Amino acid sequence: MMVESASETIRSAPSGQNGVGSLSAQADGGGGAGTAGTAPAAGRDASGREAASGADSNGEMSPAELLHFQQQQALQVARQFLLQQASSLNSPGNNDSKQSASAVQVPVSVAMMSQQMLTPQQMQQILSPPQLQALLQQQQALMLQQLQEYYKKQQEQLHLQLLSQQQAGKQQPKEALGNKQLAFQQQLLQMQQLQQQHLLNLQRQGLVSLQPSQASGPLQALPQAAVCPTDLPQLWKGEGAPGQPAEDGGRQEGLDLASPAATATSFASPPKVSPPLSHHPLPNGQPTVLTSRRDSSSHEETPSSHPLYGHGECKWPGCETLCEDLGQFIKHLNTEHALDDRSTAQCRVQMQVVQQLEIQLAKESERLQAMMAHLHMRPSEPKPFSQPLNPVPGSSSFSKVTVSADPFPDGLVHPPTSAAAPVTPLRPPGLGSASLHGGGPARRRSNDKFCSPISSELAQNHEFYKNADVRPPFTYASLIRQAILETPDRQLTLNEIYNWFTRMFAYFRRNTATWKNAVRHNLSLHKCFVRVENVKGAVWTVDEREYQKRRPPKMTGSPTLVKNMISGLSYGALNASYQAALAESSFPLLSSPGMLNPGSASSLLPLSQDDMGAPGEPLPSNGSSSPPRLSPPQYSHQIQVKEEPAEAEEDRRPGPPLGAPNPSTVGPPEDRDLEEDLAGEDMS
DNA sequence: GACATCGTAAACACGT
DNA sequence: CACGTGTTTACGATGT
Repeated sequence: MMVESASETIRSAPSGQNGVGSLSAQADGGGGAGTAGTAPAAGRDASGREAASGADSNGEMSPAELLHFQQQQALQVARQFLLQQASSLNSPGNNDSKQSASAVQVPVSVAMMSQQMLTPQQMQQILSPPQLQALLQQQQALMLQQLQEYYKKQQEQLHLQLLSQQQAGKQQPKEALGNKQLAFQQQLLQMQQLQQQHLLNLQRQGLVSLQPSQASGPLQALPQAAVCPTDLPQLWKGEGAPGQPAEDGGRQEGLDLASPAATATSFASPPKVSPPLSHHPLPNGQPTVLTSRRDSSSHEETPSSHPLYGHGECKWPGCETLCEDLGQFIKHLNTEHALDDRSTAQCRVQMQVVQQLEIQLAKESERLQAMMAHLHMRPSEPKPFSQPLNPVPGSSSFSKVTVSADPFPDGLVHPPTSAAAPVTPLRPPGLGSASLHGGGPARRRSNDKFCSPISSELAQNHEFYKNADVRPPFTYASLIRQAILETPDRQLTLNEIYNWFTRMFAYFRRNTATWKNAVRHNLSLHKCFVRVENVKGAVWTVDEREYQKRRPPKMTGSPTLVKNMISGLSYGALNASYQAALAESSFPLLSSPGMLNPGSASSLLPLSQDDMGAPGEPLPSNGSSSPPRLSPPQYSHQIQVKEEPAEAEEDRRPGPPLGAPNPSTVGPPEDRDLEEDLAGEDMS
């Protein structure tokens, strides 16, 4: 019977994770939403392109509209890019196939957000500065490219129409023809002004300017660049040609650089995207281009230099004309590389090059992420994590060997999804990347010491732990305590504790044998866990004083620990709640690391305080609700009535337990020692 | 290197 | 007998 019920509950644990289930389902749903989100985005994009082509064919879209559209489209692309980034980051090594955009799981938040309109600020929050940079540049590049394509088509079309009309115009009334030609020419002019403005804008943002050396330098360094370096010259030469046909007056006018273009205002939007970049000191973003562009050679230092001029020669792609000085170069630039079709075409090619490089960069970044994930997170073997690997009982020594060999012998294998997830998208809670899986199983304790933040940390990241197959950085003891304290009654049966573990941590959903054993072991071993016989069985409670007692020793000397803790928390978890907790909590450790010698600590802690400190966490401390009976603070103690041994006595010294089974009440204040002694004696 | 803490494995007892 | 629950011991890893 018991057995059945027990196993039932355990089995229901997974299903009992229904509660969790809903959450993990959320996550899954998130993934689904992510993929689903991709589709719509693509759809929009596609439709956008259709619209574009429609505009092309009709030639009826005004430049302003076009711009707006282009920006929208760029945003879509950005969104897609975001999704890809997220998904690729999410999926560790598995997806070499770059098609990560497909069905990988996307963090819920990202997926959800990306489904709606993302403001630059939002994107900024989601993406790291480098990513933002790349994204923005890609966006700009795309806009420019599309603009230019559009311009080109328009021009060609206009020329065609012009030609045909000139021929046909012989028979037509001169006025009509003149009007139409005028209209065409005006349109053309307008377009070219737009184009010019756009180019200037981009140049101002440093996007265009970086082109020159890109073609020759960095590109070759990239092995798999889609554009083969050797192709570039041909590209340049070849691209120059198409521009040539347009040689008539219309273009001449368009080339006029002098036109200050009142249209400038319409371009206000693109630049506004850039501001966010400025305050990112990160070396990665802009630099990906800028730094690579300049080999820190001559022109870096001289502010008077020109990005297209270096080493005494023109860096315009495919040019390499030697120029004595900057002035000569400027002259050369204005004459040879004026804003004409050829230059535009070359610019376009450069855009493509940049795009390719960016894609390449993205791929390489992805690879890097995967590598880091692999190295940091321990081997992410493609094992199906569904199967709990059961430690074969019987080969104890053997298993131990394996343990030492493999940092995480147990279930740590990650499903392709979760492994990388922690790396970036979802903040692996209190752990810096380094400390993440520091090493074997035991390492978590480092975090544990600061222990109580566990609650806030958990509160902050419980979503993460729920879904990510990451071992929580807390000791079993602290976890158990947390589980117990989270309940209104502050008591749990063993089974409920199990359930809590599985509910709260994906990691504990498998490999049950080991951690359950560990839980039992901890419950029995630590004095801070008190077993209370209940009508319906036995429940476990926490003796906060005991719990507090055992910590001090460790923490004492290591400010680094505190620092780590804080930094770790600050990562994602440091928030108001934590700070508040820190502030109000009587937690001696946190508030003043100095006063921790066990003796004083324990003595200093009257129950009330103790209680406060214990729940260094928000929830229970507010005792307002929970305490049905007795003085709020006391639970743990009173309940702890537990068994006969001397243990009981000391804790309740502050407040006598209930009338219940309290045997040897009288415990000298320092029983603590006695207890331990007793424990030792008992053992022997 | 000693010590403390922690995690893991395992043996054992007991109750259902 | 099987299983869950508890207790205890042992060992290895890690940090101080």
